[in-house]
This record gives sequence, structure tokens and C-alpha cells, in this order.
Amino acid sequence: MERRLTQRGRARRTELMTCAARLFSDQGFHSTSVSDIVNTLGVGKGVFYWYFPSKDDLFIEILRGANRDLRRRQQAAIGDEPDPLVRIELGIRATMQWFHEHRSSFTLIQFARTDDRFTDVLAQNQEVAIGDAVRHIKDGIVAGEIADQVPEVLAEAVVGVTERLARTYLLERDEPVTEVADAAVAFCLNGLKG
Amino acid sequence: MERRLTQRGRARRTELMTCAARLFSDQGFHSTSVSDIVNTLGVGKGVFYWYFPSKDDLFIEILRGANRDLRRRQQAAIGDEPDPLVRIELGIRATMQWFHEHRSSFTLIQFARTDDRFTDVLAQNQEVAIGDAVRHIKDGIVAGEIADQVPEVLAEAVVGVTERLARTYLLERDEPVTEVADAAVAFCLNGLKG
Amino acid sequence: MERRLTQRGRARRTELMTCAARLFSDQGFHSTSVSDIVNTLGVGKGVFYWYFPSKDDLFIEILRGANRDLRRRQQAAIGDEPDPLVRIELGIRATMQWFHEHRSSFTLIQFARTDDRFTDVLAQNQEVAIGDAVRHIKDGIVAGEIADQVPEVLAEAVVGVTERLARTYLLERDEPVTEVADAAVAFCLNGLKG
Amino acid sequence: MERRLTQRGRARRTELMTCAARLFSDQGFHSTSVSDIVNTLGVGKGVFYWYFPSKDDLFIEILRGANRDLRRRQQAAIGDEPDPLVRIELGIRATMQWFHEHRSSFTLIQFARTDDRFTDVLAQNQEVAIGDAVRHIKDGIVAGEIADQVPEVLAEAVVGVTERLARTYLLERDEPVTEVADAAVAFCLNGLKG
DNA sequence: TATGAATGAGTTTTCATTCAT
DNA sequence: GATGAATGAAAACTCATTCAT
Repeated sequence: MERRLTQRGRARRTELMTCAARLFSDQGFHSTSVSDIVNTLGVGKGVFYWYFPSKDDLFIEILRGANRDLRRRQQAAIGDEPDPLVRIELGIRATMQWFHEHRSSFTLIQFARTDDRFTDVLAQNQEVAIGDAVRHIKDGIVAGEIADQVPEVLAEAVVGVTERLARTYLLERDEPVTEVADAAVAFCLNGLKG
Repeated sequence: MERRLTQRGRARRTELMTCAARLFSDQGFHSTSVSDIVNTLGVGKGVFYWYFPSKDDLFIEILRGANRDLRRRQQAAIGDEPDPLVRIELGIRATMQWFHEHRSSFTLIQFARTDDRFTDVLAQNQEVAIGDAVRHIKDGIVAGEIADQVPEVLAEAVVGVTERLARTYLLERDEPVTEVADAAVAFCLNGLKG
Repeated sequence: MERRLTQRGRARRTELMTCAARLFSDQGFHSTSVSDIVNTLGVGKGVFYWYFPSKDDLFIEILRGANRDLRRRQQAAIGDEPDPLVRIELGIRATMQWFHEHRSSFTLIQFARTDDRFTDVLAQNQEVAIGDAVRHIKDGIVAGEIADQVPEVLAEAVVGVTERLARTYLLERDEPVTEVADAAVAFCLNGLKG
Repeated sequence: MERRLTQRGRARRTELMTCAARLFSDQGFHSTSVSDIVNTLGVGKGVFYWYFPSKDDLFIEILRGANRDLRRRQQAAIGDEPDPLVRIELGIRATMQWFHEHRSSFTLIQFARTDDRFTDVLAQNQEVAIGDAVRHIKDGIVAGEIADQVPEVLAEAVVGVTERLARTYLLERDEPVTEVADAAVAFCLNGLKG
């Protein structure tokens, strides 16, 4: 049942989501209990269930929110750039930057992939993301700048490189974003050109 | 405590590991209880704790075993091939094939990355895997066949592409291994050459 | 604290009681939360506690009201009929009719009997009801129309028949009231005459 | 999943059922928590869930067991008595005696009627019980000893009288069984003869 | 070796009630 | 009078692990 929230209510809700996202990413979804969350905020346990029907639902909302945000960032970065290859480059860089700023979200997405209850949400998100990339790649193929391969496969490859470098160098080793982005861009553009 | 096992004992142990691996990958590590495992095998709960000190330990052993197996496969595939690029190609293909044959292991590795208790084991495994790839890449750079970039970064990129394509096309969509491997190889070799 | 209510206030109060009675009888007392009640009416939770000190109190009031109503109906039906047996018959018929029109109340009374918190209220109600019947029966014995047995026991038997037939045929099978009442009357009058 | 129980296991299971039945009937089903049950027995909470999948299931088993027992008692009492009216009388007396000895079961049945989760079980039980009575009544009608009315309705009336007198005089006032049974028999036989 | 039984801390969730605005 | 927010004790249930036999 959708609840009508006051100003204060909306603030609480956001507070819960932020707090939970951090705890989930730090200790893992399963190791974070609802008690952990409400204790961290210093509120009663009922508060949680006033705003979310269940722990799972909260997690799903976090996932959805993260994806919405990432996509917004990508679109903003790409703007109305005409060259498909440049669009892809801008997309990779924006993604890298966003992962850098939202490490916790990154971890959550990784986890969500391993639990049946969340794979659906993820699948929807992925479809959109891959769809975006595919459009640019098709443009690039038409323009003769990208090898004539199945665009979707190329898109997956680009995403694979970006995510992997982000995890290893941004999350685990905390290296400078720009350099990591440079490496990803270089590898991907070469991979695409064929 | 290391236990001295009889012939039959070793068989039981393996049976437990195989069964657990399948259940973990099907339903997730957390959703699979020790009871699930022993019930599936139709044995008592004591059996489990006779062979493994804890559920975590069992999982770690599974991970270790999987990695040992994958590496063996890669090395066998590469043999003493002299050309570094071909070595990389053979490695990618062997990996793809192995993922195809051991889907469940793939899922488990994905999961292990999201839980602090297992990241250590994974890190060790990864180090070895990346180390292998790095050697080939360095050879390739020396031979002038690969762009002069940080070899480790390139290795990560290759692994990123391989894993991603494996997950999307082998696990989720069950497409023919060879084609997926072809795509991975093509993208990676281009990405490496610069 | 007795509250002085405005016109509108009394309406609200009645609305709450009616709504709660329906929910209690549909889903059971325990399975109906105060939230359910106020949500059904589309009001805030404070409203409930403005009109009733607690959920239990509300239920008790509902019980009292139902009984008051039933008794009024019986008395109206009996009027100043002189023949004791006819008085009993009219009472049975009125009761049956009332159960027919107030199924939910019937269910609530059944439930109340199983919970210590409400048995007191019920006991009082029962005493009155049995008392009424006992008077008619005594008159009947004096008039030689009813067997000379302990009047209270006979009264209980009559109530037993009436309630049972009401539950089985009115509530569970929704059969026509008159026929059910006929059957109850026939059995009871025979039972009484001895 | 059906569990294979040892001697000791079966004893525990019975112990749990007996204890729970008593607590349910003393304090009510809802007011008795699983913790109450296991604490009363001085065992851990897991024990409960080792033997029963849920609190509801336990309750259902108790209901089924009680009914099985009551019916056995009725059949034993009736034996191969040829006269239908005497059979009914013996049935009423046996029932009364059983209610006397199993007060707690009586309360439980009353409660079960008010909760949707249990009405199914009850309905099955009732069908059997009414069916038994109906057979005797039909015989009685054929023999000309019972009024020619719908047998099922008569059966319901008999049950109504028996239950009501049992509740009022055995449970609430603890009067001697034989006298209560006498009263029930007298009223019912008269009611049946018409 | 193997089994069924037992433990109990820990988890998610519910809900009657109170409170600040 | 009325609302949404907050409380927190208590409930049902889970499950890794240990133990007696």
C-alpha cells in the first residue's frame, strides 16, 4: 500500500535507504540485519517497516535508484555528441566516474547478481544499459568506425571491461579514476574497431 | 584437524562437495542450509560435520578446487605454444569451455566476491590467474605484438571481457561456446594490439 | 474517560464499530489489526484511540451492543403473548431471524467465548438470556405444558439447538430462515414437553 | 517432509502435543507462544520445529487426534446395539463422558471454529460425526421411532444440545457427568420422537 | 562412522499503543 | 479532532553447530 508521506517522512525514508546501502555494501546484505540498520540510525524497529514492506523491497528500491542515477549521469555526459565513438568514450568515462563516487552501489549490484530474488530487477536494468550502448555501436558500424560484428556482443564486452577495471582498480586499489578510465577507453575502442 | 579417510570416506567427501556446489549455485549459498545438503544426499547431519569443520570451510574448499581445475585446464590448453597472442587465445577458449562445463562454479565465484569471508581465497586465486596472463602479455609486448601498456591492466580487461560474455551468453542464454569464445577472442586481441 | 461527543463524533464512533465488527467476523479478531480498521475507513490511527481506549474495549462494546440488540428483538417479538410455549417459539424465531441478519455478530460471540478477556462480558449476557428463557419455562411447567425438569437445563438445551442450527444452516449453508426456525421450534417444543 | 523418528523422538512429539493442548486450552491458542510451550517442557525452541513444521500444523494435528479419539469412544460405546434410539443414547453418553475427560479438547474445538485456518479440518471432522448420527436417525425413522423429519437437521440439533450442556455444566460448573448426560438424553429423545 | 535429537542466539516481521504537530 | 510517525516488546521461525547413542 502506497503511503502518503510528509516532508519529514520522505527525509526518513531517504535516510534509511542511504544508511542501509552503506551497511549492505560494507558488511553484505545477509550480514546486515534490519536491527543493524535501525540501531545505526538510533530509531525503533517499527520505523523500518513503516517505510518499507520488507528488507528485500528496500534492497530492490536501492538497486533501482542506483541504476536510475547512473543512467542519468551517462546521458548527461553524452549530451548530443554526434560521433558514436566519442559517445561511447564519454559513456565509459561517466560510468567510471560514477562507480568511483558510488562504490557502495557497485558492490550491491555485484551481490544482487548472485541472489535469485534480485536478478529480475537487475535484468531489467541491464537491458536498458546494454540497449543504450547498442545504439551507439550500431551508429558506429554504419559510420564504418566499428567492426561489423553483433552489436550486442560488443556492448557486453565493453561493459565487461569497464566493470572489471572499476572493481579491481577503483574499489580494491583506489587508483585515480582518470587513468583507469583511460585504460578502459583505450582497450574498448581498439576492441570495437577491429 | 586433518582426517585420514578411507577410500569410502574420500568418496563421501567428494559427494558432499559436488552436491553442495550444485545446491549453492542453484539456490544461493545463504539459502542452502546444511540440512538441505544432507537431506539431498539422504544422510544424517553428523556426516557433514565429520568431513567439514563448517559450512564456510566447505565452500572455501569448493572454490579452491574449482580454481585449481580451471587453471589446470588453461595450462593444458596452452601447452608449449610459443606465440604469446595464440597463448592468450588458447587461454580464453579454454576458460570459456570450462565455464560452459562448470556453470555452477561460475556462479559460486561471483557470489564469493560479495562476501568478506571468501574474498581472501578469491584474491589468491585471482593473483595467480592474472599473473599467468601478465606473463603472456609481457612476452607479446616484447615481441611487438601487443601495445605497450601496463600489462596487468590489459590482463584485467581480457578477464573482464571473458567473464562477462560467459555470464551473459553461456549462463543466461545458453548459446554455443565456440561462437562466444570467438567473439571474446576477437575483441580481446584487438584490444590488446592497440 | 467518558468523552462528550458531537453529532459527528457519534457517527464516527458507530462507523468504527460497524467496520470493526465486519472485519473481525470476516478475518478474525486477532488477524484484524487496528491499522486494518482505520485503513479501511481511510482515517488516521489517532482516530481509533480518540474513540476507544483499546482494541479490546472496542470489541467488548461491540459484544454488548449486539446482545442488547438481540434481546430487544426477542422482547419485541414476544410482546405480551400469554402462552409460555408460544412465547418460547416466538423467542426462537426472533433469535433465528436476528442471527440471520447479523451473521457477523454471531461469529464474534463464538469467538469471544474462546478468549478469557471476553468471557466475563459473555457470561453476563448469557445469564440474562437464559434468565429470560427460564421464566417462560417455569410458567410452562406450572401450566403443565412442559416436563417438570430443571428449568435452567431445559433453557440451555433450547439455546444449544438454536445456536447450532443457526450456525450450520444459516451461516455455513445460507438456507432460508423460516425453515431453519421451524426445525428448531419443532425439536425444542418436543424436547420440552417430554 | 516426513521425519523418521526414534522411540525417544515419538515420545517427545507426544509430549509436545499434550503440553501444547493443555496450554492452548488454558490460555488460548493466540496467547500461547511457541516459547511458552518449549519453556514449559524445559527444552530449546528448535525442538518444536524439529517435530512440527509450524504452530498451526501442531494445532491441526491436535484437532485431528482429538476427533479420532472421540469417535473411537463413541463407536466402542455403541457396539452392536440394535435399537437406533438406544444407539443414539449411548452415543450421547459416550460423548458427554469424553468431553468430561477431555475438557481441554473441547475448548480447542470451540476455538478452532472461529479461525479460518482451522475450519477446514473441523468441517471434515463434523461431517463424519454428523454422518454417524444420521445413520442411526434414519434407522429410527424407518423403525417408526423417530419423527419423519430431515435426518441431518435432527442430528445437528442433538449435537447442539449435547455440546451446549457439556460446555455449561461440565466445563463451566463441573457438575456430575451422569446427570448432565441424563438431561441431554431426555431432551434429545423427546425432540427426536416428535 | 553415522544418526536423529537438541540447542539457542539470531532473524524478519507484526502490531497495540503513544506522541508531536 | 485528526494525522502521520515512532516505539519496542513479542511473535514465529531458521539454522549452524554440538551431542548422545
